[in-house]
Amino acid sequence: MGNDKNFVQEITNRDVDFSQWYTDVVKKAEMVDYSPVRGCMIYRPYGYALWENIQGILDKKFKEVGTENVYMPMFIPESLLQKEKDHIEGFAPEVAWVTHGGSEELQERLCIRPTSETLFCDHYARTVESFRDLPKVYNQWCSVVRWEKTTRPFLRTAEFLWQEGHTIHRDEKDAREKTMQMLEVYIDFVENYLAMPVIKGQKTEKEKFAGAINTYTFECMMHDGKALQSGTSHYLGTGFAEAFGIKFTDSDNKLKTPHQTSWGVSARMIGGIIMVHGDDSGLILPPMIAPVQVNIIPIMQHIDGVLDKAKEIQKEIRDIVRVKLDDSDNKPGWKFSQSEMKGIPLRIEIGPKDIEAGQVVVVRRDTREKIFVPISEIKSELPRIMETMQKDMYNRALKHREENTYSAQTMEELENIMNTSQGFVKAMWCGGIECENKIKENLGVTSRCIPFEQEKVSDKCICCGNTAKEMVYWAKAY
RNA sequence: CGGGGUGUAGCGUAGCUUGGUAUCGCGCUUGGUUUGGGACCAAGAGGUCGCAGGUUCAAAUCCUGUCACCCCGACCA
Repeated sequence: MGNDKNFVQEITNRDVDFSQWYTDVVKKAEMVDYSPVRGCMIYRPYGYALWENIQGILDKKFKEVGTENVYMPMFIPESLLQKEKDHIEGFAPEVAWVTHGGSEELQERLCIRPTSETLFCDHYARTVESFRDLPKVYNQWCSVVRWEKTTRPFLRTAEFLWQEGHTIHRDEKDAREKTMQMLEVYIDFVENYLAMPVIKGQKTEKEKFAGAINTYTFECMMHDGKALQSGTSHYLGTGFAEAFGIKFTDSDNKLKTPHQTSWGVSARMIGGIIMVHGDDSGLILPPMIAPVQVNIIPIMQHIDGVLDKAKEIQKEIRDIVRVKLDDSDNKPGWKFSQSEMKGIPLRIEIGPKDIEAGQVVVVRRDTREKIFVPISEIKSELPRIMETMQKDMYNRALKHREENTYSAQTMEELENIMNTSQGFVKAMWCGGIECENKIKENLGVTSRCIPFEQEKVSDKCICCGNTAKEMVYWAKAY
């Protein structure tokens, strides 16, 4: 950008202070406001619209694979939360408690759900009797509360919006298949709709979900090289079922314990979209997910016919794209900047000169490329341009990740990489938690995942030098 | 929760050392001129100086406490 006037001065330069840039963008793009409650945020219409789009698309995909939506209470009695040992140990430090109803102290205090495994299990214990009752593939859209120490809009808030899927199956095979199926549903969504390339793999023992046998994850690289865990899918085995006494009679008339899964993504993904795609002029939203895909900006709208023509175009294309017409009395330059701050994928400029030429000017948000489109061809051109932009955004993010992914064979190498540039580092690991802890303590990087696509960087564990079991992605994370 | 920083109009700020009429810019309102990358002129509105105590004739300013937010760690989706 630099020497032209396309630079918006109101936000911090992205490469100077990434965190401040992020904070500036979420506020200036009118996505969020801070709230009177510590650690909680207000979703303004533009931010919430993005969440609604995410919800709408994912919900459809969930239902395509047989998911049914339910709604559980937001309170969990303490005794219920206590039932699964690993689970409560994982969440106890960050749950919020309700101790009073009116002025009377409750007999048993209630926690505000940090996640709802326990409620689903309690329900399953009462509704599952026969193999004919299985599987149950339930999901709920809700918010959960985790009393985080420090918070940032979308990335970490005390209350956050998410969906949590909870399923229960006849056997391990069925449950494991569901675990992987949902992981793939997520990845399809993130890559094809959010234009964010992912590394998919398995979490280490240390990083897995409290109470799970296996946790599968997909990790995305943000523009500053840090990782964002964007969603997880867990195979829970029979641990919860045993703790909650869930049993069913199988076709062989034997009493058996069912296998479970859970999976979730949160509004944190919105933070990912911002940090993967945004630039110094603000947000850049992938067309597939953008609340407004096309912003029509009339030029010299006071001149007879300009506004009419703009409205006519709006009317013509509103069946194929989400379109807005900015007929406010701001100057065009102001509208351009505003449109860019909000990351609207395409803007259409239409003024007297265009009307005379029978065309409009279409400008891509990501490249600022100007495309002159005959009015008669708008309907066919807009989807084509958006499709190209969507692909370009994905490829740009992929290129960025590849350019910032390194391999290391020794701790010195790893240290050098982390000192000079942030990014993902591929390194071999023995599988021991001691090495994992040591790397985290010494370098501040955590194991992001054991990727499904393995590479042999060397034979030995980067930390202890013993025979390596697998290759792991290491990075600083949000 | 540890370390650092900041709180003055919607936003950004001056004033604080050395106590005494609340500063400027943007934005907002009205009218006019403008309109292809954040226009201009004129008039106007807007403040319990984060909050609570204390010192003082007098506190944005000094003292104590507290809260919120931001950054860096630790924890997490």
